[in-house]
Amino acid sequence: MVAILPGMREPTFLILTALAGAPLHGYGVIRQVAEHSGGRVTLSAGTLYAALDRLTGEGLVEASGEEEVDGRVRRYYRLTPAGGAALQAEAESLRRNADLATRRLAAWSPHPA
Amino acid sequence: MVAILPGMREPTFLILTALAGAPLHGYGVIRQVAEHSGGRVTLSAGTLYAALDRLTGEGLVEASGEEEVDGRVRRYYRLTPAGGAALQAEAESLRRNADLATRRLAAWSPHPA
DNA sequence: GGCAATATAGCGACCATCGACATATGCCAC
DNA sequence: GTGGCATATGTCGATGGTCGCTATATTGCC
Repeated sequence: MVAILPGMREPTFLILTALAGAPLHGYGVIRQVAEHSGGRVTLSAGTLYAALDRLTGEGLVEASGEEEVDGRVRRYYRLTPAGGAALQAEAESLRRNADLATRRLAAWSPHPA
Repeated sequence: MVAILPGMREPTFLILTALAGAPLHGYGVIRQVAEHSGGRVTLSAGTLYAALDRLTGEGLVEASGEEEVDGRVRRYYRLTPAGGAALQAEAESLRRNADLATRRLAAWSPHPA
């Protein structure tokens, strides 16, 4: 299997992370991401719905039924097995990169001259 | 100080990481990044030199002298204090994101099809 | 009556990255 | 002795994910 998303961007990563745990509808994802990041990342609607379409097309996310609440339609999405695998692979890649940077920074002196 | 680069992309992150430790010239950065990532990431020249210009303009990287080796000019770059701080902040962000995803994936069952 | 929150979606613009190209030197094989 | 590869720097056009703005509709609060 090819790594479909090398260099996944942060918003995409956080969307997949939000869907790992329980299916959510679009607006729920936005709130979840904001909560997870402590308000640091606020997904715009454009980013979110475009990403959900793209990820659905890539098979990392799939529709999980609709629901009508107070006259508003909710479209639910959930991670596919491929989506879970992609998220895990990306998480490991991030951790490796973070550890590498931290290790090198530890031995780094700001302007040695 | 403001976090200049929220949502830094992977190539940019790896360039800064390569420069944390010792000043390098462009081509040296390309080799270092390839080595660090085990060949997973091979920076194209376009990405590298554009990024160095951009990062220099943002004050995260600075020129560190030139050298002529075998008739070929080497332009060295090094991390600025601001660059080190930005890299560290980004590394911590990556680790938080990776940990969050891993935690949620642990409690996730790939839907029983 | 207006404004915020909920909920979905399209559209134009931005910009980091990529791939291809350009240029030049040193070295090794054929 | 020429063709190819590694070294070394850079430009340029295309791609594509994200952002900001806009549109639409309902509920609830002041």
